[in-house]
Amino acid sequence: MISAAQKIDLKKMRKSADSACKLMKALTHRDRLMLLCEISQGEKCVGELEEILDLHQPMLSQHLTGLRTAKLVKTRREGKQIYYSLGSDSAMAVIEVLYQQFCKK
Amino acid sequence: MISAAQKIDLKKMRKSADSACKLMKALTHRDRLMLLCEISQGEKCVGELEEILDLHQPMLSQHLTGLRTAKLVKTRREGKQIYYSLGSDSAMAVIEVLYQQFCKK
DNA sequence: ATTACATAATGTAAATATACATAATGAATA
DNA sequence: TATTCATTATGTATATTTACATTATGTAAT
Repeated sequence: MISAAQKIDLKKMRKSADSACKLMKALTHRDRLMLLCEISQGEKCVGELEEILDLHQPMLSQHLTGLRTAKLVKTRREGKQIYYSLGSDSAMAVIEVLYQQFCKK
Repeated sequence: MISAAQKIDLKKMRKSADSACKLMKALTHRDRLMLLCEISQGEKCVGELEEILDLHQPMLSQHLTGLRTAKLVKTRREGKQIYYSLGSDSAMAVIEVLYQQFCKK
């Protein structure tokens, strides 16, 4: 059964639809989604992410660049490493819903 | 400030990541997102959606086919019209979060 | 036959994934 | 300062996928 829909102001939604779609787009790739999940649990440097996600560095870097551009992640340099952490409440909120919907049923 | 992350079981997330990505993908298009928002407020037939969203019929039909395949919408025929309504709790949950995040700040 | 909707076929443009090479930055040391 | 190494970023090329428009055909209901 489908849950009762909340009242949505469609005019407002039309204005925000493009922004919302951009966030959705950032999450359409398995690796990016997992990347955000990983750093939602604590900041990690590129090398760690490379290992955890089993990605080649250029591919990972490209995903990270996309996430930086979309302002979904924050970075902090510490010596040689650059540490990534979550930089967006919206992204966190969506991830939590996905977790709720897909992992707790 | 980023909200405190809930504890996410990354193993579970890895298993569900592809399903979650599919849902994200369905929402990456402005027209599809708005389409789901529209019918979340009550079922509508194709003609109504065509007018509301200002889409050519084949394009709209293509989007609807995608949403049907992804089981995000339900259909009901009444005479000549086919009425669409929301068919997925997960989609509704994500839309509500997007509304919360992008329209209520 | 007409209306409402779906499906199929075709072409084009844009986005994405992937692999690979090269460049830039920072840290440590001489 | 200059050198060297590790880390990260950028650029190029290609294959694949995706989006979209257009036109045509199919189907179900009236």
